[in-house]
Amino acid sequence: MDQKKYYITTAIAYTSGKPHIGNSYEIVLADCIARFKRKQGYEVFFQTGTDEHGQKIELKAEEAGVTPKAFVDGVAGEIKDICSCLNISYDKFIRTTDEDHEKQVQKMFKKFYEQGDIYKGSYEGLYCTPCESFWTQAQLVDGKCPDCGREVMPAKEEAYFFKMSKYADRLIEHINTHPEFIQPVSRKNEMMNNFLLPGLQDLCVSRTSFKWGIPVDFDDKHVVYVWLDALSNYITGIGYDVDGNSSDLYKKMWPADLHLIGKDIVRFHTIYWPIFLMALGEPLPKQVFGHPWLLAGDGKMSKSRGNVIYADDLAAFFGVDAVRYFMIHEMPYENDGSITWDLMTERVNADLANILGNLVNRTISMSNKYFGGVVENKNADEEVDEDLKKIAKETYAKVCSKMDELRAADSITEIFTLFKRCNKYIDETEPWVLAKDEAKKDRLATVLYNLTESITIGASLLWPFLPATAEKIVAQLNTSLRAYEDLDKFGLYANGTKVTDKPEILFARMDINDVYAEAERIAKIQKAEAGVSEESGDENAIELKLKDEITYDDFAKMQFAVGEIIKCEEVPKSKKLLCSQVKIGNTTRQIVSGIKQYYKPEEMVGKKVMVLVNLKPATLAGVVSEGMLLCAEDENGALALVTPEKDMPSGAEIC
RNA sequence: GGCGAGAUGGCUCAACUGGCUAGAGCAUCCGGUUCAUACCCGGAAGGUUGAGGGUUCAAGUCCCCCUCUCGCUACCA
Repeated sequence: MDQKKYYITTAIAYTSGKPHIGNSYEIVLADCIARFKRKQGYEVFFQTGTDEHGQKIELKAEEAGVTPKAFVDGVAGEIKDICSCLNISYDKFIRTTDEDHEKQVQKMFKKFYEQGDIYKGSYEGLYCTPCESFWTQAQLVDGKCPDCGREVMPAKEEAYFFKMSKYADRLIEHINTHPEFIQPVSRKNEMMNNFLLPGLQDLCVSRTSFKWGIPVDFDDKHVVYVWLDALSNYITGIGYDVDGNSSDLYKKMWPADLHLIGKDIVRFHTIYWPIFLMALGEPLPKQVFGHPWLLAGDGKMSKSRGNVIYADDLAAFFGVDAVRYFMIHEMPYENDGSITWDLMTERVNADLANILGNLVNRTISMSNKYFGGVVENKNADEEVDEDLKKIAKETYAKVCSKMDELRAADSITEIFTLFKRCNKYIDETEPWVLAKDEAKKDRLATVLYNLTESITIGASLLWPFLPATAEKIVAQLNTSLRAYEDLDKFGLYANGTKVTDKPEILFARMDINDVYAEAERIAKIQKAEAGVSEESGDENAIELKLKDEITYDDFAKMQFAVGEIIKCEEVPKSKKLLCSQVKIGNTTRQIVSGIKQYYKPEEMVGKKVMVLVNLKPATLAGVVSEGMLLCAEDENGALALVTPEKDMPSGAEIC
């Protein structure tokens, strides 16, 4: 009988920079699934890789002063390092700069063109040369560029388009008849409501504005749109050939069983990718899962804030399996998860050190203490054993059902339920009491056997998630990981086995102060790096203290306009204030400003300034002020009025 | 603006098609225990389930409305 196959992919990582922990999460989840499926007896193919083309990379390389290829070689190397650091068991690491990939993408593009799915057209619109942007009639403001207000000209840029609409109905039909295709389902609704049902636009699938991409071989002004390039990796990586000479691997593995991707790119994977496949005449992947994000606790990560968390930094400090555990455990199914140094520490201490590590340690210690390390079932059973055995035997089925739904966090929780049950069992049986009574020696041996067996089962289940830890546990118990088809059996641990006499600590408890010190250390390094690249040599650079983030609505409450100062005088009895009459369109306002030290009244007259016009009027030194003149202020308090860069009429709104 | 999701004890979340005193983990407090990594086990406290109205024998769960948060999208800074 043919072995069941399972083809799983992650999104390929964009090589514009080293991925932070939020980007690394996906591959750990994929790795757990892949390992679990292998244990279940599937022939698994697990592919990941890097997406290496595009304008952004071209620019980054230019900044770095290297060729795009050299640049992506560097980042791809970093990504591979992170994979090996995290113990990722991928079968193939594809790069979109691989020669065979590029060749197939070119062939696909040509095939699409020849069969009429791609046509040559043009971006047509109104072009603003200084802004390098196309606008539609509706976007124009007073017939001019909405960005700069200058004249726009009708213009055309040649491009290739893919006829999405041709396949839209088939795709809608597929999605409706395959409810499992897009997961979680909330994503399915978004795709249907926003794109498919309103009618799919044709997709522009070539670019002429940059060079770092796969050239269209029959029209080398163009490079292939990065998404068509990137998505194809799922088939080119396993040997797809447009001309029908696909590899055996491809024939066996395609369609993919699961594309694991971030929720931000669901659209590309559930609309464009299936349509490309339809155009190729290939079957669609069985499932696309758009997972949520793992975010740094309080918001965005940035190097200048020193709060970027990288998987390899964490692994170096907490250990690889602790990081894997955290990522899997903390990752919810539909909502974003968060990671902080505190949460990480809590998980390591509470779950890994206390519940699991301590359990293994105390069990082995007792075997050594009471029986010289020899574990033997004397069959002195008691009723209290039944519940432990029942849970040990049932856990596999529970984990399977959670994993079938891709609920890795729940799976790992089920495994820990077994470990917790073991701890309770120790309390119920009180081995240290049994040890005092020679007549209860057999019972004591049986209790320790039951514990050792349960831990072996638990460790075997844990392997896909924490492979190194699972292997350490069974090594200490001097046994091997259990085959998954035997996980519903209890009592396979070989009688008379001698466990290690020196149990190694699996996870050391972390001191929160040490953790903070490490976080501080990393933050310093990051800030230094960010500082060097942005403000090299400028020690006097002002450090901008960021206020709380506001929404656009907050901003929109403020109204600014250009005002012309038509009259200005000193405010009597004040040291700092000038009182200006400011013409704003067809009105004139009186505005008091604390700028006397920097501007003379006569200098002020005639200036066009930026005014906050809807500020609540206030009385300063007995004079009413109906707005605020905006100024830049340096660290010494020196002020400079903000004026429009070009001459603008008074009353022009600033937005 | 359009579509959608959500608001549950200090924190993170659960509760299938409405049905028994709204559950679990972490944190807190109390008790037990000592084999073990000051660990483990047990117990307690803590929620008028965002506000208001309605349907029902019965509503966290359904309907209406309000407030707020989030996602996708459009548009705009």
